[in-house]
Amino acid sequence: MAIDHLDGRIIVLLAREPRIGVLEMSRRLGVARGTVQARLDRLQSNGVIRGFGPEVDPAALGYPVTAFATLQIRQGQGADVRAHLATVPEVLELHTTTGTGDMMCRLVARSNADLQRVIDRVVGFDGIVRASTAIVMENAVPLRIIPLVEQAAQDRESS
Amino acid sequence: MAIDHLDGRIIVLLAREPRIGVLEMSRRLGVARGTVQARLDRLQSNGVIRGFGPEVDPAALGYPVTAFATLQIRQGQGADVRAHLATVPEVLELHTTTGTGDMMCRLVARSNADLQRVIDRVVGFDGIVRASTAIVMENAVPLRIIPLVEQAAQDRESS
DNA sequence: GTATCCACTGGGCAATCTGTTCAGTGTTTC
DNA sequence: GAAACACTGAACAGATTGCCCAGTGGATAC
Repeated sequence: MAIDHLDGRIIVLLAREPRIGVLEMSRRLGVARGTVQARLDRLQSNGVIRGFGPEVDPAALGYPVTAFATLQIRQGQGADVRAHLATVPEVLELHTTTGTGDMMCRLVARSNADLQRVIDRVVGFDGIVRASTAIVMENAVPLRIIPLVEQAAQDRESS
Repeated sequence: MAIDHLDGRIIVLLAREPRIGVLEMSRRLGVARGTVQARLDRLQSNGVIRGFGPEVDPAALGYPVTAFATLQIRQGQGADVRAHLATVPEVLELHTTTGTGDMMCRLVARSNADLQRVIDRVVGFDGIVRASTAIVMENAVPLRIIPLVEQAAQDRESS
């Protein structure tokens, strides 16, 4: 579960240049190919690395508008709402949360006008009492993992 | 920018089985290898596919707690706050938004107690007036892109 | 002290895949 | 018609993968 320095370097290297193979990695890292292979296998079976799926940019697909919606759910309707939202393609992720809202989801839309359609579809469901939406203007820090991996590798070092 | 049905099938196939190569894809899709290769090159230069970085699970790294924080920023301090948050490894992404808050970020922490430390570090900066945090209990719909890709491919078909 | 386990090294092997090029074909556009 | 474009099917050398092996060094257990 904890990762060491070499694991960290493997993940960071892979994040920076995803297309390089095991052989090239072993050259860059100065270790044997079998070692990199074994580490990678372990990281994947550990679940640290979930996969290598393509990162698709919704904007390039024609969905340049992103928004976060906080939803309030009618008591006991949680499961139904989850199932409903799972059927909406523009809902990219959904979390149940503590705090003022009960759920929080990430939406994309083709335009600000289209966002209205998406929100209508999202909230057009009986179990949802209220939705409050924040439109994303700028993605100041895109989803990243490298700093956290380096942190985790550091922590492991000093222990 | 718009993708057709074949593009959609390539992306979906790649998302489901990331490790398969161009050759195997061409076999599965029933098209020539050169075609798949050309489509993939185009999708990448279009920016539709950003890359193939490893998907790292913060929970498996020892950060099982996720939270969303809505931040209110002192006027004119936006750039400084962005720079500050970029230095915090536990900040996985950051958006500037419309609505009640000025920014919204995704945080992870080692525990609920550790989340306090992270939040203190996040808000321990002059430009941040107030932070309101929602802890994620369940990730009902993990970040996904396949339904949107299929939608986008559909839209292209019917046009 | 000695045996055992474990991770890593460095090497080798056949099978496979990649990057690239080529000519040929069908479709669309002007 | 001519040109442009995307796709097919094939070929090639070069590189990579998955797999195996023996040897080494450190840590742990007895």
